[in-house]
Amino acid sequence: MNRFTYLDTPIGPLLLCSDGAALTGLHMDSPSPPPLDVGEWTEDAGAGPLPRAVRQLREYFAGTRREFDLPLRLEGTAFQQRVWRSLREIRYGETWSYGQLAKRIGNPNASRAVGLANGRNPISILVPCHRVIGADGSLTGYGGGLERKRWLLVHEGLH
Amino acid sequence: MNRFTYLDTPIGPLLLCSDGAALTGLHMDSPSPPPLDVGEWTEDAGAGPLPRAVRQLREYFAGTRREFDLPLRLEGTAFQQRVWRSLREIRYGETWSYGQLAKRIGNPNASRAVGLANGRNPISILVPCHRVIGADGSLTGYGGGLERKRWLLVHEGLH
DNA sequence: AAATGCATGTCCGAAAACGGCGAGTATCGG
DNA sequence: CCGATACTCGCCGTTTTCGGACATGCATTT
Repeated sequence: MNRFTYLDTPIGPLLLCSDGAALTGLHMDSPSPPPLDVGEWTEDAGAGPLPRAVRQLREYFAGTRREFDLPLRLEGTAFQQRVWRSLREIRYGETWSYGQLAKRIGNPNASRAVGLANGRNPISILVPCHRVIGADGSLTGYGGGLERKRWLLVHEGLH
Repeated sequence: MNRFTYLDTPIGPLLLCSDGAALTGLHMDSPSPPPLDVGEWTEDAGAGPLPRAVRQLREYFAGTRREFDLPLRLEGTAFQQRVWRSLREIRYGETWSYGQLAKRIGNPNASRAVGLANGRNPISILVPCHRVIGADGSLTGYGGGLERKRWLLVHEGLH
């Protein structure tokens, strides 16, 4: 049922996970086999949405793609869902601050909680959590390391 | 998938629950529909192991059956599993003390914890938690009320 | 300019409370 | 002297509670 594959990119190998119908994860520094509960997962680059995802990601890193068109499945609390949905409204080359995002989802004071939800984003890049930075312009943090965050933003033409 | 039915007995109506293949619950004073998350449960006396369970329970209350032969599915912690498995070794008309049971499962001092696990037994009667009493012979406690515990033990020929 | 305090959602670890007990004393009547 | 009852204290797994830590930002204070 659950399939995964790897993809080499300028920011290192990416691990893509799928439940067969939709993408469920895109991780950077993950342990070799994705979820540690073996037996539930099989490596198979040709299964479900994976081939299309790989193609679109290659185009993104080649600089010929700015938007993704892929089925995603995001599991999380109601609050996290709202945050992640908002993230997908940030366009290529654009950045928001944590506070702006907080305001956008109706909890103006939850900027800090937004940061936390941001860090729990299970599908990096496709859900562009790297496009959220501090109100003063600092990068502040990134699950995959600030280096990668900087690389992605520069790649999208910033700074 | 999940089915349930009711059975009238001398100690009041019993609620039997099944996942389709095995019995998962036998409750006494439960809220009308078994699990409150509606939609997952359907009343159907003819489904899976329920008819056989009803027949065997009728025989038990009629006094013509002393052992059960039914598929059970018990969900709980490792400790609870051990306790419940041991419970099924207590024969009809026999009683153990909480301390004896604790010793039996290898935690001689866990008699009190045994009481707790005992109270969480999801399948009354079939997993005969009523056959465990205090070391001094007192009944001490029962989920369905001490009256029912006394009734069951007397029915099995004790005291 | 730098430091402080507050608001916010979620997870995690520690600590405490809570029982369907039992064994060992103390007390009190017969 | 013997037995029954009451009280205290240790034991143990599970649940609940609580306090902190965070990918922040804004208003106040020093």
